[in-house]
Amino acid sequence: MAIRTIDLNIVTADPEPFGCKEAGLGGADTRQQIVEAADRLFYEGGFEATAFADIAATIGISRGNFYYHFKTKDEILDAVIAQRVERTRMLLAAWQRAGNTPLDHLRSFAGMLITNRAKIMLYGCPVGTLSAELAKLDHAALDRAAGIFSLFREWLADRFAALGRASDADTLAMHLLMRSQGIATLAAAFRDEAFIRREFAAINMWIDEQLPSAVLSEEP
Amino acid sequence: MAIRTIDLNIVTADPEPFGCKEAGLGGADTRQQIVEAADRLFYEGGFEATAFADIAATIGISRGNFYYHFKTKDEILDAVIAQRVERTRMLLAAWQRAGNTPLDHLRSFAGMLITNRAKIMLYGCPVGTLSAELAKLDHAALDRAAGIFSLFREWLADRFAALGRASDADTLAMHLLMRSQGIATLAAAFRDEAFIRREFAAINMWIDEQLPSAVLSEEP
DNA sequence: GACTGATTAGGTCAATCGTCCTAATGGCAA
DNA sequence: TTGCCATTAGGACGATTGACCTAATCAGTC
Repeated sequence: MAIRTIDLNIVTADPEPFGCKEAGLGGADTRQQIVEAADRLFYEGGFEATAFADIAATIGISRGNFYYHFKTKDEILDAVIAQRVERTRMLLAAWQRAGNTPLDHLRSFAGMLITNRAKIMLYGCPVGTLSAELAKLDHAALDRAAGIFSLFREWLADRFAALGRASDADTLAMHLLMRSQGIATLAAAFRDEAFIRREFAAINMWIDEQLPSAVLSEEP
Repeated sequence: MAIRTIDLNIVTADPEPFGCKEAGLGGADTRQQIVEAADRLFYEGGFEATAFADIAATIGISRGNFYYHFKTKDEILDAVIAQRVERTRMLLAAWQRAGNTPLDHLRSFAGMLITNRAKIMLYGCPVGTLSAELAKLDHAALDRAAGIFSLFREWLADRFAALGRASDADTLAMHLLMRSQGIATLAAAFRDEAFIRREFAAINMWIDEQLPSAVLSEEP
């Protein structure tokens, strides 16, 4: 999986969405800086393990300033998830524009494993690890975090449907998501890049096998 | 994956390994109680999120008592991992005794997904989620936690080798581990039992396909 | 019954957590 | 300049953390 931050910055809209004073660091900008830093720190260090002080030190503001922009830590988490949702939407849209066929699109998804392999080996998948942590904390935001999975799930299912596999599109989508999650987890545990590349190749082979024309033994 | 605690208690040796006073609650027993409670709480709530007070409250001892048995929290973590390692060894040995063929053994591994599905949907896989957390914390115990993965990895590779797939045994073992991890992660995120059962069936199909006799297009 | 060593309870410690308050800052409008 | 409003810095708060110390308790031995 691995929605990336850096990569997605390219996809993301201009850094000044709506009017903001002029000489940087207006309120909206600081808020965005907080979300940006929290996004990265939540990914690299975990949600609970990341303290306000860590975020403040990263962007160089005082701890007390947080309360003006966010009342609680959960509000920051919500903002981070909302940003990831938005960037995931844009990433999926970009993949869909860039590729000509559903097959291309599926390969773009798998390509994340290679593109983000360095971060994956260190921190796993941002979506998977956040969901896992929130599940253990019994946190109400788990549903929202899992919603990012759903974006991929539904988009992948659409791609499989466009490929002529409408009847089991969701099953195939979940299978692909499952593989990306398993790869990310083991890659992080073993810090094994060769494993990522090997399973990346296996995923692409599996995708090819899902082409209706390649399915020989399906309906007798 | 999911090394279970309750299930493994059956496999585990007697609760009084070496001589201990007589009327319960001698020192060694308290230590074991701490490890037992920590194992469960680390799994259900995460390592960092679990406080000494939580463990103490679970087994009904005072907080100050910890220092006699463990100097630091990391020592408790080490003891928990060591216990999981030992129980994993015994679980693998039990599987090997129970099954007649390597195929049976591989199916025992996959069966964990069904046996532990309830806990997996709530907390994911104990090994995978602990490794993910320790990776983010940059904790030195990550290697030891990943060592539990290695136990499964090497045992599975042996099974594949016994099945006549010696040349790619480790690759197959990692693929099987990868699937179990992906299934656990998504099952926890979506709380979806049907997904577990579907992918469990797919894993068993995949295992069958790895039988050399079933491989038709391998060496031309 | 006194002694001994293992075990435990209770409390203290500084550090850190998220939260919250208040005064200072700075740009803009009148 | 004056005042206004958004923004920020800095600190204080109560709670909780892991770590640590000490006195009480216990069983078994002499």
